[in-house]
Amino acid sequence: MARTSGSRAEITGPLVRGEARRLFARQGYAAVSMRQIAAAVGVQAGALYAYTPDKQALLADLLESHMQELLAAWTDAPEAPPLARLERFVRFHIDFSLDHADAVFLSYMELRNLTPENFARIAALRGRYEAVLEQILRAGVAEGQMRIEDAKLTTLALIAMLTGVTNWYREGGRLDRDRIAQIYWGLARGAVGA
Amino acid sequence: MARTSGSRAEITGPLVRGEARRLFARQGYAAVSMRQIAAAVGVQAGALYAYTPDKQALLADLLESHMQELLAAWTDAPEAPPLARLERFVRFHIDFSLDHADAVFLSYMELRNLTPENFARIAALRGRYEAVLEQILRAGVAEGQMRIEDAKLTTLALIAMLTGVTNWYREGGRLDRDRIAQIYWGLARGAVGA
DNA sequence: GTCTATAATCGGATAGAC
DNA sequence: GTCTATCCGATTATAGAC
Repeated sequence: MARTSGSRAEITGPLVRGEARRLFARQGYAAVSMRQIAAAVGVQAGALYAYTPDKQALLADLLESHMQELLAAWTDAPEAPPLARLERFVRFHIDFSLDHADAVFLSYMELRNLTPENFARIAALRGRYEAVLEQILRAGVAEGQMRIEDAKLTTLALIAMLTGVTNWYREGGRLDRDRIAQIYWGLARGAVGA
Repeated sequence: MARTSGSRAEITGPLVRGEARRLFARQGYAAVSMRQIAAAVGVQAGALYAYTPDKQALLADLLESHMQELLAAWTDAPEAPPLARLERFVRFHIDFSLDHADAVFLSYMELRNLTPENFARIAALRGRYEAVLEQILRAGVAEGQMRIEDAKLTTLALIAMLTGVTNWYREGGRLDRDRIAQIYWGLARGAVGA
């Protein structure tokens, strides 16, 4: 941890982002000081400014790269039956959310701390992700496998429901991930009338 | 707004709580200064300390009284059929959440900024509210009106889904409240296998 | 109950040496 | 790339007058 001097950009860069993500998620963006991040990384506060122009850009980078990673990680199978696609989406969303719990939490909590420009960019990425699910639901209705009153609302409702696992899931709890995903898939299937 | 002096405790007290709730919800607890709250109320910063021992107690009071109000507002009808009780709960939760959007947002976002003692008290209140829904679900299963794999998980999933409306609902939007509640009731009914 | 003034600390960000 | 030192403004909370 403690260290005197020397250049190690390759490891410090990712470390800064990782510690910032962890601290922002646990205490909130505004409550975390640059000095605190620096201490967690093992450098002095001034050194952080070699990696980010300011604190705001650090937050925006974390949120944007999270959304980009989320979109990149999802691979659809448009030819598959809509119900199978929905099941894959449910499992994917739960797994990804639990694997990136800090970033997910940040993405919900700290949007309000972004400048309008940064907010708009990240909200657009979120919209693209929501469109993924909405498209699946519309295909399910079109093919008669789902009964849905409003595809847009159902999209938002399902994503909120699935993301909610990050609020209570703990490693080694009563239910393992597969079982949780199975239960949530049952809820989602019922909600879309299948 | 601007004012020089004089005692007006009866109106200042609620005003402090109201402005603090609004500002905390919009910018986050840590990002809001006591000076900012004071300015919104129309007093100087020092005057706030006649109403709260410190900033932390102000937050804890807001969250606790919100949970107390939520619990007090719900009136069950234990003799009614479980499905009817669930529908009432869905509508109640959406209405109450939209009527107290700032407090709901706060209750989700700022738990991490509470001291452990304050956190424990408020988490217990939340648990009592969750138990309300869980009991309805168990009654529904017992009476054969619902098919549920795990009542506890389904409780958390439904509450997360319903509370999610606060993230996107805007007065005067595409759908009015009744229509939204109707759609969510359809989703919830399907999720519990009814 | 509210004001003004202030104590004591901490915040983000920068400059210049190495 | 990192450190030390520092600028300067903002922060919470308190003291004492009214």
